[in-house]
Amino acid sequence: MDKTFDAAAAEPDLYARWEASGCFAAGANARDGAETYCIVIPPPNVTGSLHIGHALNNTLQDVLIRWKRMQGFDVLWQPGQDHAGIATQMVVERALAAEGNAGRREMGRDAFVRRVWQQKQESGGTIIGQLRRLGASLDWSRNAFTMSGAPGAPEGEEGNFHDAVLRVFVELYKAGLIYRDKRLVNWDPVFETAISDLEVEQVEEKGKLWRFRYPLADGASYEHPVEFDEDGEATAWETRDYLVVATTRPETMLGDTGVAVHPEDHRYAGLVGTDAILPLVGRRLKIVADDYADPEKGTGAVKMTPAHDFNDFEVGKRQGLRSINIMTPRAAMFLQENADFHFGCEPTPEAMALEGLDRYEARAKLVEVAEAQGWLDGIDEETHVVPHGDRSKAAVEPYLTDQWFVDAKTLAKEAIAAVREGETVFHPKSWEKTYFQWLENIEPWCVSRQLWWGHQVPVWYGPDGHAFCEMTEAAAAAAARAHYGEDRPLKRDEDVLDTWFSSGLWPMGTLGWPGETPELARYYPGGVLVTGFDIIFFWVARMMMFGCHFMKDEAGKPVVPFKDVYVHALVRAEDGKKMSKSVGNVIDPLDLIDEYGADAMRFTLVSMAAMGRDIKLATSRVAGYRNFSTKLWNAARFGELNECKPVEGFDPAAVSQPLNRWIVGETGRLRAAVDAALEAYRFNDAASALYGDVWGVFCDWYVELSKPLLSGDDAAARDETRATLAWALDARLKLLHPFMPFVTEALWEQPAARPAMLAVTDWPEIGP
RNA sequence: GGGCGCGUAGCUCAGUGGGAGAGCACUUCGUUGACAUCGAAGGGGUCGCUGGUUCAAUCCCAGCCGCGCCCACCA
Repeated sequence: MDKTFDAAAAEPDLYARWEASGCFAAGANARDGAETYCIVIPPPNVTGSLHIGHALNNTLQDVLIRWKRMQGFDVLWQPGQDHAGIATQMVVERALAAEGNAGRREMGRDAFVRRVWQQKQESGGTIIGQLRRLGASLDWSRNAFTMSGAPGAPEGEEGNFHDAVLRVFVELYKAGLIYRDKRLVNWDPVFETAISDLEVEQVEEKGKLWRFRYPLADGASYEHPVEFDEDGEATAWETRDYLVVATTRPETMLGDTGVAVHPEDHRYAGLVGTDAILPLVGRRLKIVADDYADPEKGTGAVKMTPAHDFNDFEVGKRQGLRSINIMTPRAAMFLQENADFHFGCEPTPEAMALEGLDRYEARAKLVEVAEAQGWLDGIDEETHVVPHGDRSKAAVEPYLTDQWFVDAKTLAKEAIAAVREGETVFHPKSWEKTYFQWLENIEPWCVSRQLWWGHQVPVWYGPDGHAFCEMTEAAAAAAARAHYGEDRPLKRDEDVLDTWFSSGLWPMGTLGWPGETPELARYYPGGVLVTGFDIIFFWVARMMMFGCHFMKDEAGKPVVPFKDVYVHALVRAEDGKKMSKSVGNVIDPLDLIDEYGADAMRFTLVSMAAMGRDIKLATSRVAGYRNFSTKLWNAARFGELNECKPVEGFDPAAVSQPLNRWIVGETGRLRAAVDAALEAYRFNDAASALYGDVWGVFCDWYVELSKPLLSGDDAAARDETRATLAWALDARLKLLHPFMPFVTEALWEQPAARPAMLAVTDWPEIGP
């Protein structure tokens, strides 16, 4: 044996042999009548590459899967990738631009989608190769994709996922749980699509609060308090023929249709029911009393732009204010051809000059005009939080459009109950609170996206706009014929669905649903879902909602998609910052693997996977655990040099030397400690038990104290010690294998030819 | 505003109602017999602060200080 393990050279070869031997196939090493144990991988984006978070997530899953596999369970670790609608579309659009090719609009929808499929087929294998490098023992023969079977999918991309998505959409539509509605949504003006609330990030920004004077209509005026005594009572007033409103977004003023004041705000009480006039536009703005207006904020009078503000939209509905959209999908001013904008008023040339300007240019221009014309009352500096699209990083625009919504409130009920009743348990349990809090306050889920890469909404419209939601165009045509009494031309809805709509079906869809497959019957529900907390809402909650709604037992009771949810920490840079390319503090797991070996990196991540919120990764630890694997290697080398070979029929209970009896007991204790830790998802406890035993017990004491016996004159003691050492080492290779699969597998082959690879041998049964 | 987490050695982090720990870094010594990717020995911490419960608190409780995250708020 060499003095060290050459991880870089050995690991890929070991992985190839595992795969070739069928070690990772569903049910490999399962005992007769074994219970099933299934984990579905959180599907990485198909164009993505392995980052350190994936490395942690998949290492933990692999530890559990290899452990259960060795224990003789019927194990399935289901692999696959997510089509990642908006992210992938973005990647391809950037690639097109970088290559100097025509953009997606010039290409047209069909050609663009073909191009994305091509990208998927070219780069989709990248992450699979990287997961192999990590040692992840997924059953690759079952690799799934969230867009499989979609129309236009090239050869080799067949599958059931598109059917699953259509089935869910159509059934929910017919049950009234999916509906179309015109309401304000978060609009991403870069991708020109609606996004869900979850895809919006609040970003604190320095900004300004502008105060504008809106003249009162019909020559009206009122007395505004300007001086106050110690009790806050007004002592002086001034006569004003205007109302001051404050705004952080001047550009929206062209869409104003009212001004709200609080019903008990005596300053403005006399104005309620009268009108103000919108500068530049001349539109009459109803002054309404509404609880939403906060007398303490701004000037207490708040301009109402129902088409461009979520709160204003609600007030507008209550108070009967019109909603006037003044922006294009790219958030430029839309005025000239906008009949709503012109309705009942005559905008000035200054207003019309804003036509086509970007929202921020329009803002600057408006403030300029306000100042020049004397209706700018003042400016305050302020920081406020501004919602941004999580992909485009652009400020999202509340935008009034027709979109498809899922009645999440109804679906949430069973998903909440399942966790309340313990059908699914979170580890650590504290995450259940987060889960409940979100689901109990859930808003309708906007699932339509104005993108091209994704599952197209299965709805066709008749000439009068009547919607027919069916699995196929033919079925929609038949439904239309029944509705109209004759054939009518139908037009399909252009929208695609939110990526999370399909990934929410992952546990069912990967097992063949809506088909009634043997795998679905066998492996659903899964044993545990291993995930980071950042996608509890995006993904876990959606899988719970869909799983509970569509999977029922004979009694009609919801069957949850997984029994346990293990929520692990997020990996951060050593300084605690989020790893990001722009900051340049990204640690590439593949670099760590190249330098220290996959085993060392895996062991590091596992040893730090305590149930906290985040892990600050120190690379020095990786080196430390690489040394640990070398230590193990050399203990085996010691065994080889001393002719310690496994003895057929060796009975650990029968050894007589005190030293050997002692290590047998320690081995049992170690096995129990590892099992107990993994049962409780205390990965770091398992890792430290193994580390402490192998280094501090087996090497420091047992190996040292075995030397006199191995070189002594007592042949019986020598032989027993040789056999015991070989046995004790084998037990440690097995116990370490889920954590450090490569070096343990390599050592497993060393002393003797073995009938089976370590990955599919049995877990030690020795007790303490 | 609502919720959650963290604060232990120089750094990155475990941990427990009774003895304060690991890796890395540091100091000294040790290289023909498993291992220098090593071994032996060692220095270094009032376990954020204050109060309470307890025979006993780093751990449990309350408050405070500091840091961070999630959700809600574009007047």
